[in-house]
Formats: sequence, C-alpha cells, structure tokens
Amino acid sequence: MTQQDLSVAADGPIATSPLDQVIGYRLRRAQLHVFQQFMDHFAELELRPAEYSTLRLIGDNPGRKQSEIAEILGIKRANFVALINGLDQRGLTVRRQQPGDRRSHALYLTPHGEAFAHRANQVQADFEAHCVERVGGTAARDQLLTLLERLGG
Amino acid sequence: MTQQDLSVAADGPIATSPLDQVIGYRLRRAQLHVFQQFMDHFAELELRPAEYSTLRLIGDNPGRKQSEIAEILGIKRANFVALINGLDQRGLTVRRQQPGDRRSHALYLTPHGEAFAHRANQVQADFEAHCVERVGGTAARDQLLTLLERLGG
DNA sequence: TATTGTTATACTCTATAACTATA
DNA sequence: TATAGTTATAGAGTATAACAATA
Repeated sequence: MTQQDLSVAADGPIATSPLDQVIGYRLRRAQLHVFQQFMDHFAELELRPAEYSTLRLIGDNPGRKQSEIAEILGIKRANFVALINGLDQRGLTVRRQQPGDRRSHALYLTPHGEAFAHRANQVQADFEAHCVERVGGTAARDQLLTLLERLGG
Repeated sequence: MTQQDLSVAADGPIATSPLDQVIGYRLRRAQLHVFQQFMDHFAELELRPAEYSTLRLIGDNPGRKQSEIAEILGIKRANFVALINGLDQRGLTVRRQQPGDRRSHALYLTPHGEAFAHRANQVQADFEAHCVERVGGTAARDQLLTLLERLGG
C-alpha cells in the first residue's frame, strides 16, 4: 500500500504521537491551555497575563523605570506604553518623574492599585494551587520549574 | 521606610523571584525561548513552527481533511487556509478532492514535499537533541513531557 | 439544515523606525 | 551623542460572521 492511497478516505484517529513527543510543540500547547485558564480565572478582574505580571513586578519593585519593568518582562518599551496607559487609566498605577533624571518615569501602584494587586495575588495564588494540583503536587511543580529553567528564557 | 520612597531612585537587581515561581509565567518564557531557537534552526528552510507541525501531521496522516488537520493543531479552519495556501504555493502540499465528499479537501505531501519534510524532520531531530541536552537528558525530557501533559492542552 | 472551505474583518501581540525631551 | 518615553506602522496570530458549494 502506498503512502497516498487515493481510493479511500483516511479515517480513524489521527496519528499525533510523533508531534506529541516534540518538546516545543507540547510546551506551546500547555502554555496556551494554562493561559486560557488564567484568563478565565481573571475574567472578573479583567486582567490579562501581561497586565498581572506588570502589576506584580511594580508592586514588588516600586519606583523602577518604565523601561526596566518592560525589559524584565520581555516587552519592547514601545509596546509597553499602551499596557501601562491602560493600568494608569484604571487608576492602578502612576508614573512619577524621577528626581535625578527627568527623562524617565518611575512606576508605582496607587493605593487602589495596591488593594487591587492584593486581590489579584489572591486569585493568582488560587489559580497556582490549581496548577500545582494538576501537575502532581509541590515536588512535581518544583521539578517542572527546574526543567523549564534549563530550557532557558 | 515606606514602600514608595520618593527621595531616591530604586536600583540594584529587580526582584523577579515571586514571578519566577509562577508556573504560567515560566511556561510562557520557556516557550518563547524555545520557539525563537526553533525559528533560528529553521531559518534556512523558512519554516515556522505551525508550518512544520502541519507538514509533519500531513506526512504522518496523508489524505486527511483540511479541517481535521487544522483542528488537531488548534488552528481555526478559517486561519488554516492561508497557512496551507503558502505550503501549496511552495509546492510542498496538494489539496485533492475526496471521492466520497466533494466539499472536503484531502491533504497530501507532494514528492517535493516528502523530500522537504524529510529534511525538516532531520533539522527537527537535531534541534530536539539540543533541547533534550539542555533539559538534562532523555529521562528529564520524559519527565518534562509528563508534567506538561498533566497541565493539559 | 449542516458541513467544508473560503473571504472579510477586527483585535491582540510583536517588531522597527522615527520623533521629543532630556542627559 | 546617547537614553527614555512616545507615536506610527506593519506583520503575525487569532476570533467571528457570512457566503458558496455540497451533503
């Protein structure tokens, strides 16, 4: 039988096993799935993954330059403008002029942003617990983080 | 000291450790890094990840409907049209009418597509070996795939 | 009616160049 | 001249609606 049998339609389950052994493919599928679940969890707070990461990073590092926060997150500073504009307009973050360098904007959470970030961190902790359970416990989670770190990024 | 000290600029390394413990964040960073390396490896063949996955899936499942291949890959059939058009125009794949259902297009690799897919699979095997080495060997790779599968997707 | 492929469209994310104000 | 923030723009990727052909 040739590889291209034109007389009958192919049927039955599609052979995905070769692709399923590919690290990059499985990494992508898992990432998309986890991000979708993240967005479902954060629908009420109307927070996208990049927005949550930004709030978290500013909360942990108040007073950092816009470009510093952007670079750590792997976001081009040009694209970060719209993101931080959105958080500003929601009253969650503020840009303040640096005393020593009037070119740069230091980022802070507003009081409302602090409270909002607190709620967001609780939702994240809840979601993380769900992920940890799925992956098989904290030991499995640590193993996963170790393996992901070895891949780089 | 308050959390928002306005008198001095924040300096030193940014505290990323809280985010670095977040599965979704690390998953995304690792996926982006692996995909970038994939694209570097496949620059000569001018194949993007989704194009490679498509060639691989068609090669392993000749004669499947366009919509079947698209759905397995998680690509909407509307968006799959442009992707398969590109592979068609490069002479790698062909659409043939199904004998039993003239609505659907069965997908095949052309002879040139077969040869090209063979080369692509070799490049992929080389890249995969690199990933396996990075992650710590085949046992670590199997462990990673197991953990990713538990996350779903 | 339902399905398959297709087109059109919009929205998000990303990448680059160029501008401004500051240094 | 170099840097920080910004704007504009273009390219991917993705989502939905609607259409023609076919079932």
